[in-house]
Amino acid sequence: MPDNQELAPDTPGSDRQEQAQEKEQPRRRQARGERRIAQLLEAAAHVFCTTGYTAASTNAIAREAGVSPGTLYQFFPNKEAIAIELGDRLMHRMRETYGEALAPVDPATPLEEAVGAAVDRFIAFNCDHPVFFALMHGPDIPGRISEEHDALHATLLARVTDLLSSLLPDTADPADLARTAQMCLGMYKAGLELVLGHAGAEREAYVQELKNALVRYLEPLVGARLGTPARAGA
Amino acid sequence: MPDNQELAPDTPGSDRQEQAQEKEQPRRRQARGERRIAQLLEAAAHVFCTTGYTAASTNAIAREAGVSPGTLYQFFPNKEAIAIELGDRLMHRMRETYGEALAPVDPATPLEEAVGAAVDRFIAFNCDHPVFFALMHGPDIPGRISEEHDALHATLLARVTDLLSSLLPDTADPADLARTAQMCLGMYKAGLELVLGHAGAEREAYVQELKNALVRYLEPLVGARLGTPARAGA
DNA sequence: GACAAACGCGAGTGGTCGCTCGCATTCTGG
DNA sequence: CCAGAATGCGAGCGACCACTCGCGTTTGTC
Repeated sequence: MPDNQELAPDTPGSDRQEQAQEKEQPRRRQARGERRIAQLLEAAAHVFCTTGYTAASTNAIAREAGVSPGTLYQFFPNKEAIAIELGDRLMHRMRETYGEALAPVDPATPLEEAVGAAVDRFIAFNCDHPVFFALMHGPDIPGRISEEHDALHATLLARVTDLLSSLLPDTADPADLARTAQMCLGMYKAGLELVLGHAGAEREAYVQELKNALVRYLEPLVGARLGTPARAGA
Repeated sequence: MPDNQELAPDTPGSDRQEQAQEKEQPRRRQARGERRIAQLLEAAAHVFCTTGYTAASTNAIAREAGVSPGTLYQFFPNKEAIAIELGDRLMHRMRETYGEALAPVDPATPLEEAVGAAVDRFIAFNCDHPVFFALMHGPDIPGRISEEHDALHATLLARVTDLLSSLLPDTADPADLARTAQMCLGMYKAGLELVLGHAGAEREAYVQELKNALVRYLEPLVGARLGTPARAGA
């Protein structure tokens, strides 16, 4: 509920001019400007969270940040760019913090442990940054962000697929594996929505329920492997 | 205006319940008007499906229906009313067609059969009426429709809960049961999204995958009961 | 056929929103 | 210290949208 996401300005003291793909010059920023940008992004996160992307007005974001509309457009070319930048920073933060959450593919890890760790990490991230969920689930979001969403989805899908193929190395059909990965992601999404919709002990219970669902779904697929006899109760 | 006179135009082929729920006078409609309403709702369904509710403009709906904006407002007081009426008709249709999909609670039914039947029926409905999904999942939808969404969700939740409690009659905690029902609905929603996103054989495969996930999730909970040994392969 | 009401139209209205522009203020390099 | 850039402001512009209004057309009823 509390969006306590302070967004660090990326690597202060280093300017990047190698953006040759954009014909725009890398606009010199003062420390004040970087602060304003962070302030605006925080405000945008709050507004996006409460009203969604399309319903959020740039004036509202500026008001929330305590600046004028003109100031907002000093730092962002348009409304979409705000969401893009916000999404980029969140993605970057996620990668650097929980990037390897899905990576460990030690085949000796019991299923419950692997699933539990991955779920815990991602749930934690989404609880800390509720905007992420809002940005990635809005069906009203225009082109560019949608691309990012697709990219993220593809990335996660690949990770899950890798993790799954390491857990069940002798699976027959890669198409089946792809569907299983899709289903896992979908189940995670559904569970995340339930988790975010509750708090305290109830939230914990839903986290456990999500883990149960995933483990039970995957359990029969790892039947070839030995071990993993435990079954978590609620 | 004069008070309501005899309000029984023939209205061929359809009952009228709208005069009872509207406290306003029930605007006498001609057959032409009813046709226009159906036409407009069909157009609205198409536009809502492709662009979402908020992004859909009433002018676009009118254009899609081949009428003028003024004509649209001859039959609907505002944009929201269009979605409301559309939602009402869909809900009514769903109830009368698949209302008992979740109802049968014969404890002798094997789990796979119960889950499979329920999933098949609801998947079929959602495939026939994609607007339903669009209307019920838009986070951008204003108050009234959101209430309907909540009502539907609560109804489905109650049905699922009933069905579950009939399948596992000796479950300990009703809170656990509620969470399980929520999780089932969430899994169904996630699976539905995957199903709608594919076609042909791939769609069928996802339907099967959804059934597998639900069955495996619920299987350990019905362990007290005997039978249900089969396991469907993909 | 006459009358009223339902239907149909499409330019127009008020309001919101994304975004701009001119100008004032603060910072920074030389 | 001073030119020039970065920052900051907020009224306002154009576009779009939900919705209206006046008027002409069709339909049901007597």
